[in-house]
Amino acid sequence: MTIPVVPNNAIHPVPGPLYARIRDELRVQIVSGNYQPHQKLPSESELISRYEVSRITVRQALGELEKEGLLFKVAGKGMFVSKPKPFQDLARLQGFAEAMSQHGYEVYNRLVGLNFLPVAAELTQRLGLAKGLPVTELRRVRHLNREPVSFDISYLGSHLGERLAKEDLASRDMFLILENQYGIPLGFADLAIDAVLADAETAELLQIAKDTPILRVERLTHGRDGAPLVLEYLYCRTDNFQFRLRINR
Amino acid sequence: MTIPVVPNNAIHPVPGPLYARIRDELRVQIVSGNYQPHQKLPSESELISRYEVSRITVRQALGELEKEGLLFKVAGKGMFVSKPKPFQDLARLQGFAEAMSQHGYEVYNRLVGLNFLPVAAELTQRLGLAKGLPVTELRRVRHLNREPVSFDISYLGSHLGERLAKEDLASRDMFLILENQYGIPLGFADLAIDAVLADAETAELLQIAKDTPILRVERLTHGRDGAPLVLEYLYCRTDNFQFRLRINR
DNA sequence: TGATATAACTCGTCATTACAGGTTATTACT
DNA sequence: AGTAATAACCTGTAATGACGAGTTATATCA
Repeated sequence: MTIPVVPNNAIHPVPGPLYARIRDELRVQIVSGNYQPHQKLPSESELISRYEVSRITVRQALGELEKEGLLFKVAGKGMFVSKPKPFQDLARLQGFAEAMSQHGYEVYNRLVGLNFLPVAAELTQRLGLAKGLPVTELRRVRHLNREPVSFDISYLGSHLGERLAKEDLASRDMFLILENQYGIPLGFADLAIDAVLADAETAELLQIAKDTPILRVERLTHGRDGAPLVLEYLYCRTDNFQFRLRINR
Repeated sequence: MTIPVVPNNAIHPVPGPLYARIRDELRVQIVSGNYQPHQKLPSESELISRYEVSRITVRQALGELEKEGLLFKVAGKGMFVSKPKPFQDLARLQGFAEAMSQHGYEVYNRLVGLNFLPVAAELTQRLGLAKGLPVTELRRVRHLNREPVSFDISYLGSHLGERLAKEDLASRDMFLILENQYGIPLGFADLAIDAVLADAETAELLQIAKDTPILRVERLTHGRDGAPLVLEYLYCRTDNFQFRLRINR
């Protein structure tokens, strides 16, 4: 365009750049299942005429979706939905909701249990609490695109647990609440990972068969001062979800 | 270029696309420390005249380096070398033997298979090899204190595989051989973790019951230049071995 | 009908041009 | 000298045009 003063989308006051709008619209179509895995996506030229933009613009949108892992291209054939397992980067200390919503997935958590344990010797010790202090137990089932992916049991000192119990844990990330709302900076987490069979309760919550192999992650998250904050056991399906991490030498 | 028949690099018969050459040259400069962290990199226009290419080409090279995390850009200011890794922590990239012998455990590996695969389309692609190049498959059972803990299937380009096949893999760590003997510095590894049931073969090798839940770790190890070196699938017992790591915010 | 050549598509790569918006150094004015 | 305008950078976004190589459907010929 040499004298385009008014872009095509002038009528719709779209906030960001064009390629971002195309990227976001396509991502919604993909993660919502509007395009099925391995289904062929509209070709570049079709998107060009559909959105009335240049090829460079659709390619930028497509490129970002490709590096997000939502689609793959085959030269000469076309582009296809790659429904790779959604994954969480274990090397980043971030909560599930925080990680997934960055990738445009729909996340919600169902609270299936909330208990105050007056006496829990081993837990108080691991959480670095004075002996005899109460511990709060949080049981949540986490959903991605309406499918359950993990059953999390979290333990924290009741001074935090009672406050958290009042929060909207269904859609908000616990770590973000701790950090931004309560002003507790996070430091590091120690993880231990193994594989177990789903027991009857877990299997039902995750909607899988009993004795399906699942990941068990023990995660002890510490504040920046090094004090333990939350001890969690995450029981994760591995058919629709993956943990990934990158480590450096 | 309207009538460019002969591209600028006609004298040097560079194999791949222009942007790949620029990307690779810049990456070497960065990882070799030629540019220090937070140091300003040459601007786009400078790279344009240095390599005599168009802006779109240098931006493609730069974009890939940015998504690799080697540099970051600031609109209006320039590009800078990023300080390496938010995940420099206890999760180090080390081989099994290297890690365990540091802790005083007795380690040995049993080679249970060694195959040269002339055709393995997906593997060559993941390993970044030219199509049609052969791949070596290494199957080992790793023991800790005379007990099997993991069954590892490793794939590497046969240029490395044929050399390694002659080495003493029973007691020496593969990554140490690569690094110290072959002079191939290691960079990082990408891991993906899930849980599966032991099949008959794996169960026998690991001396566990069939259908015991085990960890499956996919590990793609890269050299310091970012090129993939080894793709491995580690099937780990979780009753006598645990995957532990510490991550920082 | 069957094999083959061609046309029509696909994505990959690259050059050129243009403008917007941020940052910084220079210049000019008070 | 101090401040404000400006010029000279920087990256971000976008349009247009071109050619290549791979794939697929079509049309043509034997």
